[in-house]
Amino acid sequence: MSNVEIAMDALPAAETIDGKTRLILAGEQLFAQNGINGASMREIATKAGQGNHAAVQYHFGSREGLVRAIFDYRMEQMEAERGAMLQRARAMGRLKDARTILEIILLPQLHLHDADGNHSYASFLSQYLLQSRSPEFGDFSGSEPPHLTEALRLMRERVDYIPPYVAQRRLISVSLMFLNILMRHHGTDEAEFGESFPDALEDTMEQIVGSMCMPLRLVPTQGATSDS
Amino acid sequence: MSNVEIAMDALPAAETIDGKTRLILAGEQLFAQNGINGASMREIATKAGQGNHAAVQYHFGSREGLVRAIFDYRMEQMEAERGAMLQRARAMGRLKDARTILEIILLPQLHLHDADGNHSYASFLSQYLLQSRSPEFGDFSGSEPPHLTEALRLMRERVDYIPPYVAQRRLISVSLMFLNILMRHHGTDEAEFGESFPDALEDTMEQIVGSMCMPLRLVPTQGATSDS
DNA sequence: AACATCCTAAAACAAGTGTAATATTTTTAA
DNA sequence: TTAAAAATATTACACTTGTTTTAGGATGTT
Repeated sequence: MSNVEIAMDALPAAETIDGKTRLILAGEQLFAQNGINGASMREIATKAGQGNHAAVQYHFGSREGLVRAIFDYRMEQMEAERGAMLQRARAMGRLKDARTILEIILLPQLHLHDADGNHSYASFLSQYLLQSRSPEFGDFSGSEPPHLTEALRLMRERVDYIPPYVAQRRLISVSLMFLNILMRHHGTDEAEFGESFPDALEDTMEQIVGSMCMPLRLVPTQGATSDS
Repeated sequence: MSNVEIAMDALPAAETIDGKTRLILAGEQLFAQNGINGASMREIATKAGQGNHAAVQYHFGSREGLVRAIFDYRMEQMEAERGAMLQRARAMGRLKDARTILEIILLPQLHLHDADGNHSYASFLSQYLLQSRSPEFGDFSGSEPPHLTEALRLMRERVDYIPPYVAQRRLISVSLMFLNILMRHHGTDEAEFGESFPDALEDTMEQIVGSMCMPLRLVPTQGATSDS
C-alpha cells in the first residue's frame, strides 16, 4: 500500500529494554512516520523485535490502548523533570515569571526530542493532539499529570489583556507550533541552509520561547526581555 | 475498529455537484475526522452517495491520488481569491505592507473554512502537511500555485532581523498554528465559554493576524499596529 | 521439586482492505 | 436516432487487518 520501503529493521534498542516498552517505542516511531492509523499491530510488533504479532493485545488490550500508553509513557517522563523545575522555580521565587513557567512547559519536550535519536515524539504527539480533539491541552487520559496542570494554571494567570477563551485557544496553538518547530528542525536537510545552520537546538530555544510569549501576550516580570 | 458510529449519512450536497467533486468533499471530511489513513475508499464512496466503491480508482487512480486531488482542489479555489487580492494590493501600492501580504496568505483559508459547514479544510490540511514532510510550505504536487508562491516570496522579503532559515521555519509553524486556531474555533463547545464567545471569526481575525506578525518579526509599514 | 506467574509463539478467524475486471447505465456528440 | 464516451454499478479476488485462542517456555518463589 505504497508505504512499502519503510525502514523495517528492528529497534536498535538493546536487550536491556523490556518488550513492553519496546512496543511503546516502536509504536511511537511508526505512528510518527505513517500516521496513527498508518501502522499495523503486526508492523509494530515486528519492529519491536517480537515474532508475536499479538503482543499489543496482550500488553495493552487494544490498538488504542497502545496509543494511550505511548502518550502516558512520555508524559510520565516529563512529569519528573517538571516537578524538579517547579520546585526550583518556587525556591527562587520565580513562580510568577511567565518565561520560567513557559520553559517548564516546553523544555521537557525539547529534552525528550533530543534524547530520542529518531525524533518521533513531536510528530506523534502532534498527530495525537490533532486526532483527539481535546478541548483542553491538559485533558489527558484519566489521571492528569499534576505538575503540568499546575504549570498551565500558573501560565493562565500570567496571560494578560486577552480574555480567557482566547488565551486558551492560543495556548493550544502555541504548543502545536512548538511541536512543529521541533519536528521540522531535524526533519529538514541541513545542507539546504548551508553552513549557517545552527545545529544546537538549545541556541534557538531563546528565540522560540521568546517569540512565543508574544501571541500569548505574556508579561515577563523578571529579567527576561520579550525576545532574544 | 472503534470508529463505528461516525455519521455515515450521505453528503447534503445536491445533485448539482458531480460525482468527482462529491468524492473530493467526502474524502476531505472523512480524512479530517478520522485521519488520512483512517477512512477507507468504501466509506468515502458511500458518503459521496455512490454505490460504486471503486469510484476512487476510476477518478483518481489510487488512494493517494484522491488525497492529492483534495489538496489541489482547495488550493485552486484559494488561488483565484489570492490573485484578486494581489492585484488589488498592487494597485494600492501595498505590496510591501507585511500585514497585507499575511492576509493574502491567511484570509482565503479562513473563507474556505467558513464556507464549509463541516469545517473539514483546516483539519485535513493540518494532517496533510504533517504527513507529507514538505520542507517548504509552498512545496506542492507538481505545478506550484503562482499567486501563493509570490505572496510567500513577498513575505520573506519583509521578514526582518532573523536569518532566512529561522524565518522559513517560523512561517511553517505559524501557518500550522493558524490552521489549528481555525480547527479549534468551531470544534470547541461554545457553551464552555459562556456568552462571551464571539462567534464571528472575522472579529478575532484582527488578533490572530496581529499576533502572528510577532513570531515572524514582521515589520508592518502601513497603518497596521503590531496587534489589535 | 513443583508451582504459579509472566511473557512469547503460533495458528486461526471473520471482517475489511485496495484493486481489477466486467457489465450496465447515463451522458454527449454527430 | 444512433454511436461513442463517460460515469456508475456489480462482482470477484487476493491480501491485510485486529483480535482470539491455544500452546509453549522463561523466571522466580516456596
